[in-house]
Amino acid sequence: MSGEKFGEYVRRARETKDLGLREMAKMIGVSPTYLSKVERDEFAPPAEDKVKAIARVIGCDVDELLARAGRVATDLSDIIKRHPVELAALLRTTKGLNTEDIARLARNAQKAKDK
Amino acid sequence: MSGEKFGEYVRRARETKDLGLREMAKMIGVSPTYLSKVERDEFAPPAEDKVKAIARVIGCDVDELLARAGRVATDLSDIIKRHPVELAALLRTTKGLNTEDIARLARNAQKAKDK
DNA sequence: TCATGTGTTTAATGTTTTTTAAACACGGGA
DNA sequence: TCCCGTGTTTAAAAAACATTAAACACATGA
Repeated sequence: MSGEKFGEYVRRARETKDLGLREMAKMIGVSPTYLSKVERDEFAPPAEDKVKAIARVIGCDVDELLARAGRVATDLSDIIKRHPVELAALLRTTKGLNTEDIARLARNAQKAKDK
Repeated sequence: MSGEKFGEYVRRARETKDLGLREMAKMIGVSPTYLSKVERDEFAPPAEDKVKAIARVIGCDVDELLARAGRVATDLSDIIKRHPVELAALLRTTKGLNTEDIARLARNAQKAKDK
């Protein structure tokens, strides 16, 4: 499932979109220098807001790109902080589950909510 | 549900345990100066490992104290990173739910796993 | 009184993370 | 050739986060 690094992934996506480095750098609000290094994984992935901006530009899922950047969206952290014990238990339980099982859980949660 | 700040909470817990500031500082591996400021919320809560050490000393739930410190345990972030899209959906769905509903979900997850 | 134990104040410093400006290198047209 | 657009290198530093040493103040029991 794509062991591709953050930088390579972004570069590929950008090139696919036929976007120039400088152009994209301006769109996401960083210097070309910085984006260059990030795309070659010479610098660590940027801060959350920049990663989000990149996701919007290249049109990929924000949470997925954040994950690739080694981060978790702040709104998710905030959700966890409201019920840390229960959500920690829930998350740790999902550790062994596969993607489909987790998707199913999400659906159940939605049902519980509709109740 | 305890709008108590991190610092006040820790101080209360420490005093309840009849632990001295210096003594506890040594146990968790920080200077007394630092602990003093943290307990009076003059400094932000410490890094994750220190928070964990504090939780062990005062005997409270680690995830709960981390939440109070405005953090989420690294192992949880790591779990999310493996299935960012699905877990983001799951977590956002729990946003409106109460503690009991979430506890129920955690139980369902355990079942799914046992399958 | 004065040593001792407790927490606090003052005044920074260390560390990690995130990010930049300026100059360079190279390939393809005009 | 020489310009122009592309990405890269060099050399830092701004910003955010985490933490400390030393000296102080106050209460208490010897």
